Amino acid sequence: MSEVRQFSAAGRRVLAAAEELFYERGITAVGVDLVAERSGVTKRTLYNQFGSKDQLVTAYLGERDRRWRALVRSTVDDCADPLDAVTAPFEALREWSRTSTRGCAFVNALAELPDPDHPAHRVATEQKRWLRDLFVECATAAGCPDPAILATQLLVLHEGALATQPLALDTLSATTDLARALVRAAAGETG
Amino acid sequence: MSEVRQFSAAGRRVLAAAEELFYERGITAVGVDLVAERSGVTKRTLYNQFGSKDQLVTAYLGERDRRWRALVRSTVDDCADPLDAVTAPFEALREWSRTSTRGCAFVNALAELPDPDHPAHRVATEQKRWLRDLFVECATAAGCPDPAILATQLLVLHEGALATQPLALDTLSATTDLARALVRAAAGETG
DNA sequence: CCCTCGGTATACTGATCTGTGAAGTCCAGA
DNA sequence: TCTGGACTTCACAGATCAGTATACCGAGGG
Repeated sequence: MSEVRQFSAAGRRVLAAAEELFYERGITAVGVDLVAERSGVTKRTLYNQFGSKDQLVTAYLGERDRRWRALVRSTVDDCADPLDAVTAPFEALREWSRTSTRGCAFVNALAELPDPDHPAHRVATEQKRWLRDLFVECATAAGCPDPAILATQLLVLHEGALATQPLALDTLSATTDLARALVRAAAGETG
Repeated sequence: MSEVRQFSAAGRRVLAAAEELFYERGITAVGVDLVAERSGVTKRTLYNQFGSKDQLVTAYLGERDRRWRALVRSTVDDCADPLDAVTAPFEALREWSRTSTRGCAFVNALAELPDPDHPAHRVATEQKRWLRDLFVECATAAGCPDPAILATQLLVLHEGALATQPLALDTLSATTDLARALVRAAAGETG
């Protein structure tokens, strides 16, 4: 679903501009005219490629989700120690935060799009479930007992660090330390 | 600052309508015409009372912050055991979530108002600092060592539970359990 | 009695929003 | 050389946005 390849060169420029503008300024506050102008494309082309603003928003979130999952997956896969792999998403978050300093694009999107039938809700929920399932998978591989509860707690820590990011309270290090301690404690109970 | 008393009866009706509409539907998506109509007041009266939409938004956030702090403060004060007091804000969150199911109004507001000079940023940052300071205060009273780090971790847990709330992943119980375990472990190290 | 004050009612300005219509340009491939 | 498709250009519709202007109304107080 929603491969990048389905878009033309102009369509990809539109998507790139939409990613930056929607994330930095908010979805409702950014009009299609601005996205078209910023990507050097006419509004007609934008509508020919995406059909509507809602579909462009959905494509923006889908593309961002794809990039983020690729980063997390590769960070996890690079870990030799299965214990490190469990908290690898927090390392990925540190890297991700170098360019994204306005919190979670999906949480932000849900704040602006209250209609629960909007496709953005499905994308957002699926992303968080994916991360929780990844935590379960890694915790199981590391031999942690009760991986489901641990995974939920790690997810909350991850989302908390992400949500407090725009407030400049410097929470990521303390959060990562806590996540590591939790995993070590859980694995230590049995191993 | 921003006392409720400074508003007339019509002004308070406007503020009540604004609270509900801005939180449920988003700030940018809700126009002043709708707020005026919903509160049974003319747009002229709304502008006489609040001056501009930005100031109405600021009043909305300030009022919501006031109500939330009162709930948290009273929940903390009701605790006989100082150890329970540290995690009392999580009990308050459970109560708060009975009526607020769309996440943190301040995080949501920041998502829509990217201008860092907007007063909403000050209100949001002050609120989170206030909670962190409350955690520090309670953790110190409970005899926890290193209350600053513990407070940051509890803040992240709190914000994570709040941020994942609209995703219906049922995270609050596991988060509260973890917070209690953290506090007990910290206090147990010295006590 | 009259005057002020908070509110109502209604109409308006000028800007901006999403989305469409119609005609013209450019270029690759048959 | 012709054709088809992607793109541009420009104009426009219809709605909605924040905010203002003008006139009116009723109650309370001097």
